[in-house]
Amino acid sequence: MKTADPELMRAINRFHVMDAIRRFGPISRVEISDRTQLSATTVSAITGALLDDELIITHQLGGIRDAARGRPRVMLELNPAAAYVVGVKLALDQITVATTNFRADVLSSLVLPIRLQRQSVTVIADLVEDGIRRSVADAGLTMEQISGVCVGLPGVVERLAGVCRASPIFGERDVPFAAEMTDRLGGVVATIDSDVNLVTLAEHWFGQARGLDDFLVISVEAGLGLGIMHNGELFRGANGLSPDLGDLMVRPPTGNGSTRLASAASEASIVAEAREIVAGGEHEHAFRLGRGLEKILELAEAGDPQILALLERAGGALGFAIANLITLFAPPKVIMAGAALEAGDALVGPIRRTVAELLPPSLADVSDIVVHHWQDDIWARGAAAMTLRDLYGAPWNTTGPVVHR
Amino acid sequence: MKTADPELMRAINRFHVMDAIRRFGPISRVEISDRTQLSATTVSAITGALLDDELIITHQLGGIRDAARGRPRVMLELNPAAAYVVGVKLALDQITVATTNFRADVLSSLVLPIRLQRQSVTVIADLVEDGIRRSVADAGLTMEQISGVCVGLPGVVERLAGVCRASPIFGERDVPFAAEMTDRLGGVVATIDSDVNLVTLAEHWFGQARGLDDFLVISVEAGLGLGIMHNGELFRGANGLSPDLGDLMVRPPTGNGSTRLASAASEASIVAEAREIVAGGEHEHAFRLGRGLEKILELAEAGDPQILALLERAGGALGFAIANLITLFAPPKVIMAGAALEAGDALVGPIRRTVAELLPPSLADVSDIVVHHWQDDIWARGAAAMTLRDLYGAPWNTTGPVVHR
DNA sequence: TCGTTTAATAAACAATGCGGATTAAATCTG
DNA sequence: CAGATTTAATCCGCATTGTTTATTAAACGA
Repeated sequence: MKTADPELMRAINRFHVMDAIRRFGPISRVEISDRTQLSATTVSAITGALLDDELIITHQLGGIRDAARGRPRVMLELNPAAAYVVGVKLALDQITVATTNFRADVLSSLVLPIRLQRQSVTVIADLVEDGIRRSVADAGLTMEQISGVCVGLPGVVERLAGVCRASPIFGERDVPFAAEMTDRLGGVVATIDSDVNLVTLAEHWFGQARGLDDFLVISVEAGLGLGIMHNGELFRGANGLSPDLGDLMVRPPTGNGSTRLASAASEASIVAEAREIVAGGEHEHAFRLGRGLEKILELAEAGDPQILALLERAGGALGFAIANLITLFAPPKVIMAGAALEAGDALVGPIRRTVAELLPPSLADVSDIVVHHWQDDIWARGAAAMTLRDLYGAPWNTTGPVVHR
Repeated sequence: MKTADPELMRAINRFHVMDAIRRFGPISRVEISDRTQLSATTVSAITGALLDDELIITHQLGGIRDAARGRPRVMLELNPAAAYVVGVKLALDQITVATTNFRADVLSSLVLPIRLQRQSVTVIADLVEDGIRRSVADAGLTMEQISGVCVGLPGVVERLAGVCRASPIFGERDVPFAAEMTDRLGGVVATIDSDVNLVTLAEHWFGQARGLDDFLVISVEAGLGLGIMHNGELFRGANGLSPDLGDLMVRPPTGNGSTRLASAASEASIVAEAREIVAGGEHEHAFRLGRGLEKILELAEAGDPQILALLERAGGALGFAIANLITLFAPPKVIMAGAALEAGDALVGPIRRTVAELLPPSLADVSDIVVHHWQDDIWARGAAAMTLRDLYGAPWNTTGPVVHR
């Protein structure tokens, strides 16, 4: 916590005003005053400055007026053109890039379906750079207009340092990918973060967790990700390290050895196991074509007992981990997502059952577990939100300016 | 986060000054200015107010003077008599009560060796009330001089609500114990918290984690407790719920069923298992007398293979949980304590080995695991610290005033 | 057209932190 | 031993901030 001076005071209140406008805009000054508990005068002063800086604009159409009397309220909203940011998501099999405006509206997006697994950092950076430049151009912008870039990727990421400690994407460890990208983009600051953190922020800003200050996000993709919103702030481990759900253990080392959750319930592990099940059979072809997951969902739908048992096992492992997370964090909501969860109840059922079974009675009803089918662009919006938050400037946190050394 | 006004500004800075005096006192105004980055003028103004309020006192002996020139520094320190608080710790087999001054020095303490397990809430409250009144009298004080009481107990505690959601102490759930005690003490506000949270705060203020902003505390007692310090703040789940380490699962529900950590590695479970091992043998007597743990340590020392295997299993389960916690929180330090850990390497060895084995490579070296042998009064000092923190008033957090409804 | 009502701003005020000048209290020096 | 020197602490004036109270702005209704 920093010491307080008038400047910090203003920064805090400006953030609150910005946050109210982002969340509820178009919104009038009086309503901001109501919501933030700031005096009308202060709101006037702050919005005046924000208007001068062109971070917000007036929205002259008063819209619906409750009381038809009196001077009409002037509605304020974020100026979409105040800044533009680029969000990038790296996955094992594709790169997604999107350019958004100051409201996190997606202006242009593109998907590069490229297997990154065996590529060097340089090659990946090349691809990302090209994608960014292309997306920016598609949006009708130049790089000079871009205020920031945020790259989300699976694994353990130390955001403040801009270093990816470990990721299925990179062969190496401790990759200073943020600095790498910043160098390439010529003046545009790039940051990196865990992909789940991006989507967690997106859920908080736009998604199922709007206004919810405590929740968990669990993504089941090629890898497994965990995002934690706690007290309205993204929770990170010490040093800003993002946890990796796949690194959790779901079995003690006694008996038949320990199992990392990633090798029990990730999309990759499920597909690999299913492939063994169907080996030599009529369905093997689909797996060769990389359409294994779809085939699994199809077989589950058809009631294939081996596949159902497989999903049961995976769901059990996931449920085990989720129960422990609920025990630790007691979140009112747990949001799950990932293509594998589309298998109806075949995977989600065992998860819910296991959680219900393993949760201590005192926590039985605290958490609402929901499945959210994400649009592809939610990652990009999350990346945008992450960058925009820096521009808004939440001053009290260590979210502060990112410094590459 | 509250909105900022000059009053909050002052509250924040006053807290920083108080914190510096608490941590480094006796300390001069210039040094406070150095450490807090506040201007000398501001420090002077704030310390002036604190002196007026008699929260701090001057310590005229300048002590060692580095530079023998110039006007000597006036040292400041907390006024021990500024406030008195009582800390209480409830365990299954005893009640510990201690009265401390504003510096968390223990003035008087007493231990009531009573089995609480089968007692009603009313009986327990009676005992606690008597203990408090007695300890206060022993310290030469009256109840009117007591600024606050904090009761620590194992289990899931919702501090802000003052409700114990679940605890081995109480048969019932959702016990509003804070309100119960506040009513009895006639005007003195009582709060409750997880016992591990108290000791975690104590470690932060006085113990092995002074100045460390991220660490975990794991207590192996009758039950298992987990305390989390994150970013210098005690971490609580949503709604201020303390997690309970014993509720973590350490085995998936496949095969031979799931296991709660409490039933694999708590002192109670270890003793119970050992008792079965020695059943009918020469050592059974010790267990009857409630000296089972001592006998276990003795047998482990002597190399009893069955006991060693038992401790190996328990250590494995604990190590499993700790590895997962490190994966989630990446704390630089993990502090463990509890009588069972005194068994030299018989228990700690397996823990360390399991953690090393299960931790992902990227987190292999982040955490330093230490064993701390707590004095009995550290709980009480933690309870005092918890209450004193409210008196100091960290203004930005939800640590705010506790309200019973 | 003028009064009413509500929104937004202006003016006056109080609290705060800060920088520079000033005072306080010790030692050093000749 | 008296004045110079050095360091600590405080005083004074200033800039910034938020709030309260009063004033202006902009609509509608009669």
